[in-house]
This record gives sequence, C-alpha cells and structure tokens, in this order.
Amino acid sequence: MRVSRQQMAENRRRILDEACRLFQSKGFDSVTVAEVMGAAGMTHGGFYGHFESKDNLITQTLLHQLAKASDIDDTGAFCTTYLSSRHRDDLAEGCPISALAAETPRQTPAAHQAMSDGIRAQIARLTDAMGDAGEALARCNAIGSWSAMVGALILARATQDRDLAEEILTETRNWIETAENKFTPAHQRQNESFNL
Amino acid sequence: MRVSRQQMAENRRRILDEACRLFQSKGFDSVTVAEVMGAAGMTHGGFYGHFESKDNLITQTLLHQLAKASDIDDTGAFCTTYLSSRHRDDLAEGCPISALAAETPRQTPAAHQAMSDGIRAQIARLTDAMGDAGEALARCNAIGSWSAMVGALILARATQDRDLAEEILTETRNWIETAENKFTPAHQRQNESFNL
DNA sequence: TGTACATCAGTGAACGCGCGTTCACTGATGTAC
DNA sequence: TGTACATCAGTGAACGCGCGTTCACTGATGTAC
Repeated sequence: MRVSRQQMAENRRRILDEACRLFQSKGFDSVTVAEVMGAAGMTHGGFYGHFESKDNLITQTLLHQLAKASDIDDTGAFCTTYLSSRHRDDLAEGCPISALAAETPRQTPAAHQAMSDGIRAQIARLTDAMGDAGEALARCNAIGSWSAMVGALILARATQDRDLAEEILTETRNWIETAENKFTPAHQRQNESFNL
Repeated sequence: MRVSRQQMAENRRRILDEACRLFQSKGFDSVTVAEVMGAAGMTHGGFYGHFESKDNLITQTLLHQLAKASDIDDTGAFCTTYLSSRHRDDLAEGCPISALAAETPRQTPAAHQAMSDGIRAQIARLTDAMGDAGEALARCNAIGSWSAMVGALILARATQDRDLAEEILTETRNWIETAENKFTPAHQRQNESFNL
C-alpha cells in the first residue's frame, strides 16, 4: 500500500498535528505511538517510517508547533485571549508552552532545547509588541507579563473550583495591566479592552 | 518481619516524603512504585499495606506535602527565595505547586482536588501577607504575583540557556516588585531586599 | 505514450521489557493467660 | 512478670497487561525502457 510522496508528506504533517493535540491534552507519557497514528488515520507500524522513535516525535512535534507562533501586535488583546476561560478549557489547541513547558525538561535534551528556543522566541515577540518604551523596559515588561500569563493559566487549569479559576484569570489580567500601565507610555494604551 | 506500629508509621511517612521528592523531580508517570519503596528503604511488595494503589499514593503525597506549607511573613523575601537559582535547580525539595500543578489535572479527581485546595490555601497565605491595603487589593496582588512566580519558575526550568533562565527570574522579580509598589502602602515596604 | 519491474509507505502480528499489582511466606510484634 | 500463640508488616517471586519497537508482507507508486 505504497502512497504518493505528497500523500506521505501530508501524513507526516497530520501525525505531527495530532501528536501535538494529544501531547498537549494528556502529556507526553500518557500518549502512545499507536494512539497518535490512529488519530492520524493510520496504524502504528508505519510510524517508524516517519520518525526514529517516540522521543524523536516529541522533539519534532515541539519544533513543528513552536514554529507556528505568529507575531503579536496588541499585547492587551493577546493577554485577554490568553487568560480567557476558553483558553483554560482548550488544552489541545492552546499554547504549547503553558501545556508542555513543565514536563519538557524531563524529556530528551533535544526536546528541552526546542522548548527553550520557543520560550526565547516568545519573549522576543512580546518584547517587540511592547512598543518603544525602550528595549530594557519592554523586555522586562515582556518577561514579567509572560511569566504571569503562563503561571495563571497553569494555576487556573489546576484549580477544580471554576470560580477560583476564573478569579485567577481575571485578577492576573488586572495585575498585568496595572504593571504595564506603570511602564508603558500613554499613547500606546488607547485601544486596550480589559474587563475590569 | 513484622514491624512495630511506631516503625510502621515512620515507614509510611518516609514513603510519602520520598514519593514527593521523586514525583517533583521526575513527574508522576516516570516514578515507579518500586523506586519509591526502594528510596524509603523497603521492597515494593509492602507498598499495598500502606496505600491501595499508585493513584492513591499520588493523592496522599499531595495532601501530605501541601499541608506542610507555612505562613508567609515577608512577601519580598518569599519572592526572592522563590525566584532564586537555587530554587530553580532544586526540583525535589522545591515548591510542589510549581513542580506538579501542570500535570495534576491529568491525574485522578482526588489528586486534582488536593492540588486545587493547595492553590487556594497558598493564595490565602499570600493575601494575608500582603498587609492591610484592603482585602480586594491584597488578593489581587497575591494572585498576580503568585501567578508570575509560578510561571517564571516553570519557564526558567524549561530554559536550557542559564543566562536566559537567570534573566527570567530576575526580571520577574523586578516586575512583581513594580506591580506591588503600585498597590502596597509605603509603610509596609521598608524591609524589602530585591536585587535590582 | 505504454509496459514491466523495482521501490517503498503502510499493515498488522509478534517480541520483549517494564510496571502495577497479587500472593504465599517469614518472623517480629502484640496480646491473652 | 513470663510464656505461648495469633497477628500482620514487610519480602520477593510471579502474573498480566500495555507499550515501544521490529519485521515479513502487500500493493500502489515511480521509473527505466
């Protein structure tokens, strides 16, 4: 049952996409190779034609997914979306860093490196989006608010009580806006839309 | 080889302590029952005299460890310690919330509940430590700074580049102090000691 | 362009290993007299 | 207090299952003529 080269490339992409969804939902260890291949519409035997091992799939999945991130143009809108109930409830399609950063250091060095590079790139994108308040301030703002976003999302997800989870998301949005207000020049803040 | 009741109670405590160290270092899934029992100085067969299953051990470990947390009297000192390189490098003895919050929702409902309660209690402790700026402001401060601490520690641990990891810890400390400055009455801030 | 053959992507059975869990056994503890 | 016996915490072999990985096979694709 050989398949065309184009089909094979599509299959590989589908494996990576489904692996990402599953890893983000259930964690690296709980997802089996057979489960990933099944989600991609194939059987497990063909897996090793695409990847040399499950560890290699983990690394390739991180590289694949982290490369998808796009530039941020409005930090306020980004933060509002990031710290939304919708994002809290959507592990599979959400941010790969908040879903997987905590367990990536326990994987192979290559996977750890991929995550590390993804974090660096994300901080750079947020720094760029912080406006021209000066590079150092923008970077401090980027790192501080990014830490708060990742932490709040993880804590909200780890909280069973919906009200407390909601409070963590909302109060962290407030908190981030307050801290950014302190730094960011006023002319850049006219279009923000936090729910206060 | 029966053992005295006191000895058995000690054994149980040692199992929980070693399980916690191992879970925090390697994650729930990567730690085996035999490994925990070995670390506690016993063989795996005796495990089921103490716990009904590995899942139950996970829940009991979280309850045991999260109950150990003590009150915070100086938020500045707490933050400095929390966001230190030492804490970054010490998974085993560090904060159980930052080490395990991300993977706890994938465990049993009982484990999830234990973590959820631990997060609520930690927010309450931080709120108490925030001083008398008013309950609502103190709580917003507590949630915002706690999110940033947890996020920064997780990101720093996920970063292979030591310099970037250091930058994440330091800049997040700055960021948290800035945001707290904005809220907290001046008379409570005289003894803080951030490295700026 | 059409044909014959080599290639090779995907299939599914099988292997081997590790882990959670069970169980018959041991011998020290706890207790009844 | 001392003795005899019942209890039961811990041992280590064994079980069964699931998962990563391998491999002989299939049949469609790609290519040489």
